[in-house]
Amino acid sequence: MARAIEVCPVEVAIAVLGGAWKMTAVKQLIERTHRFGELRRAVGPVTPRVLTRQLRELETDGIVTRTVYAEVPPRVEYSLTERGRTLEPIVAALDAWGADYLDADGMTGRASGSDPGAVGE
Amino acid sequence: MARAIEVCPVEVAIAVLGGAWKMTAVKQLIERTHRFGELRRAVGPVTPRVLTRQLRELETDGIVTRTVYAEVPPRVEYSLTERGRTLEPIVAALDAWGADYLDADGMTGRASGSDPGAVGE
DNA sequence: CGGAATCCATTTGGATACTG
DNA sequence: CAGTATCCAAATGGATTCCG
Repeated sequence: MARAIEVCPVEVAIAVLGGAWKMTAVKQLIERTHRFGELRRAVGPVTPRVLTRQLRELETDGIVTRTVYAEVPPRVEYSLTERGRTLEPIVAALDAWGADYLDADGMTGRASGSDPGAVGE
Repeated sequence: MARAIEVCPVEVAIAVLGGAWKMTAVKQLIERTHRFGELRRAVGPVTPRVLTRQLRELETDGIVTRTVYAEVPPRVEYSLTERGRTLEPIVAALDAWGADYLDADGMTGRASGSDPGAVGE
């Protein structure tokens, strides 16, 4: 969607946040720092390979920080950057909108399932 | 990203809004109803095939309405539904965040280009 | 005018197995 | 523990051409 990015700022936001599990990861990191395996369990049934890539992209985009501790067993912690923190209200809004969307679900039948969770819980 | 959707509401929002040009189209429709060609020009260098698909998906998801006028030459108008209207603040927030992201650009080098446009302009 | 049809390249997410 | 390597399937975006 490179072409769209050069035309409209909203597409930039979507480009940065639009991956599978990305927003869920950010949502978890809003609450507190997580280490990899911990974050993985919190996010859902995501494979390590995929989660790693999402996190690396978020890191590249300046949303999360990756801290490696030279210990054994290895420990890697992920946390939000200042820029990542600016996503808080957006994540909350999207989360609420998504929940409402699922809730009001009387529609054509995309999306189903439920999760009453909210950001500030 | 079907798996993620069943776990977290924010992913639902991303799933609905995450296509190329989708948010840009919604952003245009917030201001007023557009007919196809008009919307196409307003959105950017998008091919009819792609824009049509994006709009159909938004229609399926209850975000936009497609009205066909039995005239010649044919006229098709797109507008936001009530549910689509609830995206206004989110679009505005994403737009502002994206613009700020581009603006503060001291980053690694994804996204470049500019567009000072905002929703309420 | 507003698409639909066809075809194609890339990107994306995922399963599985292995490693420092 | 926190990945990486390899391979794969599906979805996504796009170019081009044609139609009612």
